[in-house]
Amino acid sequence: MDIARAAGVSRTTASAALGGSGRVSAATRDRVQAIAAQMGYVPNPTARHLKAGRTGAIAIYVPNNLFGYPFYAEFAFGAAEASREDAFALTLLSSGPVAHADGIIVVDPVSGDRVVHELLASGRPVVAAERYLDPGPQPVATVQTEYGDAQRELLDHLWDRGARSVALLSISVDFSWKRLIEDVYRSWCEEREIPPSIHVLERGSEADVVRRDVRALLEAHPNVDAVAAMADGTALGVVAAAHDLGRTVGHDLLVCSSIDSLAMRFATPAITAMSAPPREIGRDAARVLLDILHGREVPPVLHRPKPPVVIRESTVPHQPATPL
Amino acid sequence: MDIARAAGVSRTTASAALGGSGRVSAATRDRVQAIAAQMGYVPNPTARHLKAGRTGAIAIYVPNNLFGYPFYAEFAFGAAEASREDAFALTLLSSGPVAHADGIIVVDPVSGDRVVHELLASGRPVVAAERYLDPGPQPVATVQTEYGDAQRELLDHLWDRGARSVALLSISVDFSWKRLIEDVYRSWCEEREIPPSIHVLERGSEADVVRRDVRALLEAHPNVDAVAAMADGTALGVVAAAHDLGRTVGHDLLVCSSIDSLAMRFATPAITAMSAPPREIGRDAARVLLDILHGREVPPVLHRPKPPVVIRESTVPHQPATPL
DNA sequence: TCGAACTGCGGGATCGATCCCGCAACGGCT
DNA sequence: AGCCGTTGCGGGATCGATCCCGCAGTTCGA
Repeated sequence: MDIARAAGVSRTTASAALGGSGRVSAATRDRVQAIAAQMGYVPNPTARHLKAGRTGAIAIYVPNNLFGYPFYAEFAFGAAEASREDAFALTLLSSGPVAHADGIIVVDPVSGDRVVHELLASGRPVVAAERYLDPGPQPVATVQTEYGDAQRELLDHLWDRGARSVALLSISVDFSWKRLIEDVYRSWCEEREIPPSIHVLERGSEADVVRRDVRALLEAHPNVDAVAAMADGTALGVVAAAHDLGRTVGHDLLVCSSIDSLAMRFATPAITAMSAPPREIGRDAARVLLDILHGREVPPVLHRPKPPVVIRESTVPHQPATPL
Repeated sequence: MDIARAAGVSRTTASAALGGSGRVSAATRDRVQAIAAQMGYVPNPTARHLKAGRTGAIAIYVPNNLFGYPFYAEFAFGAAEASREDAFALTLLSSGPVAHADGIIVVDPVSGDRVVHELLASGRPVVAAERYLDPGPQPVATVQTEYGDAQRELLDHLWDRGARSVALLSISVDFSWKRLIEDVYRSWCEEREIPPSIHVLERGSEADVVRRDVRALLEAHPNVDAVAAMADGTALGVVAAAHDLGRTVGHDLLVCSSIDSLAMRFATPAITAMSAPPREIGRDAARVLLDILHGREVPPVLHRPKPPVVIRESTVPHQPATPL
């Protein structure tokens, strides 16, 4: 600021001229602005944040073992874009609760995660993407996507394609999305008066484990004519198991996935999947948090519409995914 | 700090007691530390950074369209861990060069990327993961992984398995890794006295496009007995194309990938791949940058060893069938 | 015995920006 | 002419931590 003062006015006047506050004559304001622009003046964010009592950053926390999934990377990138628009930085949190940030986004908070608990207990505003399930301090806002509706659409689609015995491949990690998908599956089965069949795969199961487990499942229950896989990649294990048993995915075994990804699109056959827009969700979560930090009123829950379902050959064979 | 001064000493003494600098009696130091701990005193990082003239953050920049690949997310997470150990924050950069950071990590800098150029021109130290190819301002240090050696191992493996006509599926984005893999392929072909056959897939090609392109390739060159895919997921497109043409991957068509991922492990058959450790590489890149920021001397290039190659069924099938 | 050196501690400046408040000049109104 | 309100601008404090430097008090050697 001393630099701009070299233009003949005091720091106060220069600050007012650049910041728009205070009473400055138009002539002085323009002159100061011109000189500042010419000298390439950039206000020091650190000093600004010190004065304002903020840090100028929001942090994002992703459960450690989940970060490898593309969903979370895209989510983080969307949040970074939204932050930048508000001159905030997005800090990637790695396990430690010592977040030097004004607020925190918690993605898919896993039940029992101590870091999430500590972040919530730290007093700073926390926005959750998907519901936080534990008791104790709660997020100030939650962004919820209607995955349930999409899962129901997937199941209905399987039914329409003739499936009458649908097994669900669930996961062992306990968080809101997992419960939601399972609940939808259970009530869907109840409505159709078919017995639910949920099989939990251990977290981080490798391909051959999934393949073997699914093969055992299909051998034990030969009447299963469709498998709904939850975790990313698992559907490929189902394809492998079907291959082992001489069944043909898309014909005598339908497969769908609750997560879309490059792998689902590139698989043979390509896998019908729920295709959530992680970037948009990340943007929304960040915007909600920034609104809170700016003192704007936000609803406790932001509902996002049902993500689209993409039909592919694993449920409707011999039909190109997209026109050539 | 006023809080600790409420313990009977001046801010100076308190600061010295907590920070270890200055001359303080052991008794005073212990007393101040006890009171600070009891009151839960946490120094304000913003004020500290203002005084020190730093920001306390390093930024990471990933080419926009590449962020969806798990490699980069894991890389960023590794960098975040290393940063935290040095009490630095890791800021995710989204396209804008306005990085409020003390230094920047640039991952796989793409030739011609304006953001990378601006970051380099901004005067702050930049560490590149893989070489920066453009003229002009250069990174102060580069972290290089010996992908070339691993690619050679992949090609040698194909040769050992009997492949004599290996096609390379390259990508259109121009960065160091792409050039390295192509160069290794070319010189490998030269040594073996076989004509190189490089096919470039457009960036972000969807599954069906890759499938169609590879099908056309295999139809035009029926003698191709192995395909080395570079981009993540592309190998699955090769599997699909082979399926279309009635060829059996692992038997009369070998397939490998220069990127390992969940999709490669879960594919049927599983794909032989180069398996780089992104988390470690990210850690190393961050550490090099932090060393530079701390004024420590670092070599201009940090060489990381050859990443491992994982052999899977796409080149060594479990059940021997018709040999090549 | 007196100066020098050293110890323990505090005053005030500093980093860079913001902002409250006060001062001078000027114009309008009675 | 005197008073008050408005305009334009600057002084100094402030955010929280660090650090140079100086001031007492003590010890020790000459």
